[in-house]
Amino acid sequence: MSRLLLLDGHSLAYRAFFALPVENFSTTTGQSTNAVYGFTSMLINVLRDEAPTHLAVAFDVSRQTFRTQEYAEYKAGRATTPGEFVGQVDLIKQVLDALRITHVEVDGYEADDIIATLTGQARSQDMEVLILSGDRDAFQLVDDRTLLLYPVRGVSETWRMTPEKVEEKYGVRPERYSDLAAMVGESSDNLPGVPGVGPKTAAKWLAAHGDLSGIVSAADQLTGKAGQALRDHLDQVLRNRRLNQLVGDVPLEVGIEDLQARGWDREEVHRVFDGLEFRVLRDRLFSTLESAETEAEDGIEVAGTLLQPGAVAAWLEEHATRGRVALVVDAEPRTAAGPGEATGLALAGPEDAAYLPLADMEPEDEGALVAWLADASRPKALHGAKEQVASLEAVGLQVEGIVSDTALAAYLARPDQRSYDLADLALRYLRRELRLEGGDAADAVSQGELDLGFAEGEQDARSAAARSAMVHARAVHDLAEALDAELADEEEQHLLREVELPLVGVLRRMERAGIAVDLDALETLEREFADGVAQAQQDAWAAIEDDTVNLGSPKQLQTVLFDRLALPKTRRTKTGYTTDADALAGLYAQTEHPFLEALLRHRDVTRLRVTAEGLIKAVADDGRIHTTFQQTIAATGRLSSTEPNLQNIPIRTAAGRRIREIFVVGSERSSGTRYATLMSADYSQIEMRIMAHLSGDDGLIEAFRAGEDLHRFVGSRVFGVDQADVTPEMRSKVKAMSYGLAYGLSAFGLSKQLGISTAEAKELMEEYFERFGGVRDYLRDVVSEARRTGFTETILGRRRHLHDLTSDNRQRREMAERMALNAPIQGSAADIIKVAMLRTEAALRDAGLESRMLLQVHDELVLEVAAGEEVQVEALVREQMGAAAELSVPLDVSVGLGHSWHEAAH
DNA sequence: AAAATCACGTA
DNA sequence: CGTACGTGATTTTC
Repeated sequence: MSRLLLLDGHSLAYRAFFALPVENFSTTTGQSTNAVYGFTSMLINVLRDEAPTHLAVAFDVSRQTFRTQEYAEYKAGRATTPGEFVGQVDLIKQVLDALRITHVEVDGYEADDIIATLTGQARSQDMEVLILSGDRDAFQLVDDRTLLLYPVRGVSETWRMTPEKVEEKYGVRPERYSDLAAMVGESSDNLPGVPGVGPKTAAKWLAAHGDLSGIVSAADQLTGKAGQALRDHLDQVLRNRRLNQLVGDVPLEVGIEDLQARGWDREEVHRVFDGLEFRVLRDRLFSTLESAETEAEDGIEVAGTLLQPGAVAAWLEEHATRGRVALVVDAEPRTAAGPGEATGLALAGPEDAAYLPLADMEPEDEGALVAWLADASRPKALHGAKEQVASLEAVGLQVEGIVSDTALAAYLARPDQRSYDLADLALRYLRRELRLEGGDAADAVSQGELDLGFAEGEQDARSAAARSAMVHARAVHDLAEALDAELADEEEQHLLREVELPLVGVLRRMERAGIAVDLDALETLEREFADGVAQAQQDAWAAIEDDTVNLGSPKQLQTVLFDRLALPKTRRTKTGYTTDADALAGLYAQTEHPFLEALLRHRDVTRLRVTAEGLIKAVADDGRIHTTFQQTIAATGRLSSTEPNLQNIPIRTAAGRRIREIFVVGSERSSGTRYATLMSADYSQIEMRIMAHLSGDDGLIEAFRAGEDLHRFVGSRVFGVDQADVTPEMRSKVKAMSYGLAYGLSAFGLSKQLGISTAEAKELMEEYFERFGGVRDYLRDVVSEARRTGFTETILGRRRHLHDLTSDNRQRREMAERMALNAPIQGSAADIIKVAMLRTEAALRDAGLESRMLLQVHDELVLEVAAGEEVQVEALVREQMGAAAELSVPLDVSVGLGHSWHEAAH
């Protein structure tokens, strides 16, 4: 399907000019480039997002047009074009020439007239049209297959103006927008409106009288002051209307066929960008244009029906009882309070699709839907099931029988991806184009003889949403099959079906439960930290007799530390010298300068304040914090936690642990359950145990089986002394070494961390590997095996592909080697705790207990324990976590109870 | 104005 | 020159 993109060059350049600070964008020769930069940035983004097949940029030639001939004041009164803007339009045209993008300008016409003309031509050839313009006159061009991208706020955010969106914003359909604007006026064109008549009144009149000529005919009947004002300004309104009508037949020297996207001129782009001194933007341009590699073969076709009240049961019976059915939930936007409520449901089986608005269902519809959704024997496929099921739950609908989640499957197939957007997956695995809005979805649906059966007036907005959801459901259905094939490996299928998919429900319930906080204590703590920040800032400023330095600015700190105080230089970063805590502590050790002490204190307490502040903002109305667990982010298989991140709550320092004190057992009774305490259960040294297991190192296995102090044991072997004679210093050295192993630690890194010489660190490592040869062999083999197969594997067969292991670039190759070392260890730990979570929840349920899991922090589970269940739950959690995997060493679990998370820690 | 960078908390 | 994350403030973009 052809898709034409039209840009209004002048309006976008002008917008960019005012959006970006001109003083920050100029070449060494003094040429301002902010408009060029902003325009080019918008162009890159729209090329990336919309992938047009044809494109052109229209420009105004001069201010002299037929409009100024009719009305000399047209667009008058504008501030004179700023001097810095002059010349930038020509530079933009140079960029376009280098990119081989056609630009069009016609004397006597405005850019919008050219756009209107090209839009008309494209529409007559049945192309889709996308217009990027900041001029509201373009609203009149919007229709089912002509979408306007209207910039709002800056240069990156645009509204996708569909006919529905225009109506929502202005109360009239796009074809009537110019009538409305003629009455309301357009200040940017210096077209005055009728006094006292705003969009509301104008829209009301248009609704009553059809269009402007209807209003004019009925002008005598319009009541009130507004009516009189219109009668008084009738000529002006009609003139406005003549002027804001875009010309659809501008004589052009180019035709649509000339606008086909062509390859750009690499050399010329370099030349032009060199002249503009655009470095970062050039990189962005090349990576954007070059990454558009996958070509869609087609759109997605779907045959679907809107299920009328009373038709649900029959449809489900006929289409949703055989094979897997894909489900896409439409929902209100999610809020801090929780997931958005489901408003509709698209379903797609192998053949047919349907859309079901949840609003006006008849009782028998609802009964059939409830039964079908809750029927575990009706297999369902979703994309990102957790959120969608939560939206269904929010309106009381339970879902069982989820056999596929295309986001999770895609994650297991390629866990390194940044996102698992449905459109991206459809393109990658189906070679199908999927678009959220605009014509593609509508087009695809129309090919499927879609009968939506909405009443005329409400047709568009609702049908567009329904069509879009059905296209998505069709994509999910087809993707589920494609990804089944992609995950042919039996272990990975097992991982998906038996671990990741069941975990979705566990995570959803943990998120929904949330963890209670003592908000008063948290707010008190935040104030205390804020006072500490102020004090530290004062002390720091006093130490250098300068109260203008922003202590949060690494750049300013560099000036203070290395120029003014002339302290020794630290490690280099991309832009200067590091001021990180390690480096500052090093400088303090050397100089004992009081500024450094205050600065470090400022850093610490600022961090605590920000953490406390973030938590306060995250407390929901129920007095609890509901994080979101992300299941498809970490390439190793770990979960992550966002909004807020509850996996990085401080614990190492005393002040930090005070934040843990505000996470408490809930005081509210929910459905008769009284929760009595929090419980924290964590695996001891799980990564070292996994290393012992995977490496089969006899010494390490023996240490764990004997249940001895691991680091003491290792220390005695490495240093050749009795365990009783292992000094704290020896112990901490081997401890750092042990932990570092799983990350691919080098002698250099170890020496830095322990503050010893590289030679000494190297010696320590050699001694370590001498005593624990199995570990050395394992670490060597895991990398070479990954190099051979192209991927690493965890104990449950979770794979991570690492192509850089064979890279010519040493830095990339060594990075990949460290990843290869770490991924099986970190990933196996993730496997184990995921299994433990499944087992723990199942065991709690089977035992009829009310206690529940709240958080997972990689090797730790936090539970809320019901009164009287403490002993039973502790035993149960120990049992289930301990039995989550069969390793050659025991899985040791330590458990603590307490009112707060801090007290429960141990 | 938006993207990149730095810094830092956790396992 | 140690893996995996998420967040917030500042700086850079040119």
